[in-house]
Formats: sequence, C-alpha cells, structure tokens
Amino acid sequence: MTEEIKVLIVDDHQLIREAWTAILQMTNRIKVIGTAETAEEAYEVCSIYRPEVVLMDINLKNSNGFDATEKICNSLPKTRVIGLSLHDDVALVKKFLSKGAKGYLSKNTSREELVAAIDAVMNDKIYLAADIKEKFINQIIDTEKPAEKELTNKEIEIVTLISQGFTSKEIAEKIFISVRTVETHRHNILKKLNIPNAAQLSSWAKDKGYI
Amino acid sequence: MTEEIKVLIVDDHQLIREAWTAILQMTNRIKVIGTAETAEEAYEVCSIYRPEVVLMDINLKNSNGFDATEKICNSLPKTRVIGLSLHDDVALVKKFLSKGAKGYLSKNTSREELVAAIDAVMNDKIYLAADIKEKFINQIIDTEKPAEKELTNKEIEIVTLISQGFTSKEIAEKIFISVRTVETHRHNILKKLNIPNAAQLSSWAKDKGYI
DNA sequence: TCATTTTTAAGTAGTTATACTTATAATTAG
DNA sequence: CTAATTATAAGTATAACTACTTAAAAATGA
Repeated sequence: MTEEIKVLIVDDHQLIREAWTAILQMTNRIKVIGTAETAEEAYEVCSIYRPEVVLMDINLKNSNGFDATEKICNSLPKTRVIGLSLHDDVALVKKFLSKGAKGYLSKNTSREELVAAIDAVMNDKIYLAADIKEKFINQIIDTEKPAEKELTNKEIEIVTLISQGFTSKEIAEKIFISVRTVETHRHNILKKLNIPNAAQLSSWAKDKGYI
Repeated sequence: MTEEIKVLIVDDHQLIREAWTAILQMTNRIKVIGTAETAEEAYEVCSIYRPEVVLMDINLKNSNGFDATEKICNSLPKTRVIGLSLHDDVALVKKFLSKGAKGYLSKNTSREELVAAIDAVMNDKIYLAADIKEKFINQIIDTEKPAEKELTNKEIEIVTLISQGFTSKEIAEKIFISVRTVETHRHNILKKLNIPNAAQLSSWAKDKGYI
C-alpha cells in the first residue's frame, strides 16, 4: 500500500470545490488536504502544506491562475500543477504548460481520467486530456492558417477592458496611459487576432475566458 | 425512513456531472437516477424515468436550458427543476422561475445548501440561494433604475448579429433592410438595456445566451 | 552587452457608432 | 375596430473606432 497522494483543489466556486473533493476522496489513494479560492490563497496553502498535486482552475475571479502556477512551480518544484478549464484553447494550454504545469484537463474529462492524470504527474509524466491532445494535433495539421499570435500582458489587460465595454478614453483614464496608446494597442490587438471590431473581440474574449 | 429522492443532473461537462453525482450520493436520501448533457436528452430522460428533482445548468452548449425547463415543467408538473448557473443575474433567474422552475442556485452555494434546496422543493417550496436572494432584494431597493425592458424579436435578431461583430451595413445587407433601420434598432436596443456600446452589448448577449 | 520585443505616443484619414428627433406603414392586442 | 406597439426609414450632429505609419523609451532575453 502506497501512501496517500496529497492534493490541493483551487477553484472559485464552492460547489465545484466540494464536488471535486468528493470524487477524489472516493478513491482511498488520494487525500484532498485542502481547497483554495484565489491564486494567493493557493500559493500560501502550498507553501505550508506542500501538496504533491494541485488542481488549478484557470478562470479564477480576480487573477488568472497563470501567475499562481508560475510561482508555485518555481518555488516548490516538487509540486505538480494540473490545469482545469472550461475553455480548451490550445494557446492557453501551451502558455499554462510553459509556466511549469504538468498537466491540463478540460471539464469534459471523466472521473477516471482525473485520477489517471494525477497518477501520471506523480510518475513525472505530462498529462493532457484526450480532447486537448486532439486539438493540439489539429492545429499542427492546419498549416494553412498561421498560428494565432499571442497577446502581450498589456494587450490582454486592454482586451479585457474593451470587451467589458469601456471606451479608449475610459481605459486611458483607468490605467493612466494616453488615449493614443490605448488606440495603438487596440489596433495591434485587432490586427494580431484578425478581428474587425470591438463587438467581435468581446465575443472572442469571453470564449477565451479573459472576462 | 422516507424513500430516496430521485434526481436528474443536466450539465454539459462530464466532470461536473460526475462530481455532483458524487456529492449527492453521499447522502443516502438522494439517488441520482441519471445525467443528461443536452436539453433534449434531459427532456427524454425525464419523460421516461420521472425524476422528482432536476438539477439544470442554464448554460448548456447549444440550447440555454430555458426551453427544456419550460417543456419539462409543462408536461411533467410533478418534476421540480432547480437551476444552476455561474452567472447569477437577477433577470435570468426571474425568467427561469417564470418558466416553472422551483429553485435557483449559484455555483457559490455549498453542498449543504444543494441538499437543502432539494429538500425544500420536495416540500413544494421555492428555493433561492442566499446570494441570489440578496441580489433580488438589492434590485428592489434600487428603485432608481427601472426594470430592464424586454427586447422585441427583431431587436434580438439584431443584437445577435451586432454581438457577432457585424457592422450595421453588413446586417442591413444580410437581412434586407435599410442601414438606417438597423441603426435605429441599434439605438433603441442600447437605450432599452442602458448599455453604452456594442462591445458591452456583445458581452451581455453572451451572458443571456443569445449567441 | 546587444538585439528583440514591448510599451509608450502621435499623425492623418476614413469609417462606424451613438444620441437625439421625427415619421409612416405594418402588425398586434384588447 | 381601435389603440398600441413594432418595424421601417431618414435627418443632423458628435463621438468613437479602425487603418496605417512613424518613433522612441523601457523592458526583456540571450
């Protein structure tokens, strides 16, 4: 009998935290040592209780899970972080893995797969959900359309604000830069993503989980 | 010992279906008789297995849970539908309840509250999550802003197109009306909803499930 | 350190959106 | 049938957005 695997669950919805705890507790090999609501809380719990695996929802309320993942992976390299998200976007997954995460699951994965993923990362393997693997392959095959360019942090910040309906002027006042700078970012963003206007950008941002 | 309460879970994410099943099975008074991914499937399962309670996620992939709820409540009045959503929007909740639902929970509710809600609706009570109740009260207190006006069918059609990023000109060509007419609709929509621009409208429309 | 990327800013121009108002035909509800 | 609502269209004016270019300070990475 091996020891129990210590897991931390990070999600901003109580019902989901409790539900995942429940299904992990059903196996007697995994022990949920705690849950966290925010990125900050997640890091604190990690540094104190040293879980072996962290299940991290990407779409947290105030922060986006990326920073917390990076921080945890850098300072506690023994901790394996597995990402979980409703939005299975390839670029997002890549970015997440680049932060040091060891796995990625969509919410379409089964209970068995969740446990399999935990076992995999415990054996120092990278685990990707089947449907995400498939998307990766599809994107590689799709040589026609060039890979979607990645947005910079500032651009993401501005995308979020545009998508919420703020005008360039309002954004400028809000983050203390010139209106012209906001307009430049705006233009660059639309060009990078090949999107014609703010309405469609807003729709895009929602799909990606930026809002 | 009372009989077990038969529950159906409707959500388009497997992991969430399994997780909720797990926490409900932990009580030995509730039995999850099945799960469904889509609105159609939900209705079919209901008409065959006659669950006493249906836990319905509003944000389903292709349909928005409203039609399924209405259909179930009309043809199987003994079935109590409880709505579950990430978006705890007051107008949405009202609409959902008007379709015949008996309860509404946000994903911030606890496991205990989930069970309490099921017990409540079994006793023919209406159950609203604490945070949603609060929002209801806040909106009533907010006498300043009048209740959100409803959009006409044409307006909804145009909202959908605007939100997808089509310009007024494109919409005009697409549905064979004058650009000026589209602009009039556009203006009326923003005024009715008290929304300042297309980007925010797009966000709004996504939340409402119009796209 | 050096090269690259990012963030900042502004110029010029054309397009689209938003805010109001007015108005008529078509449809719908009582 | 009549009244109200809805869908249609246009006028006028202002604000905001989008396209494209140039450019320099700042941050980042190798």
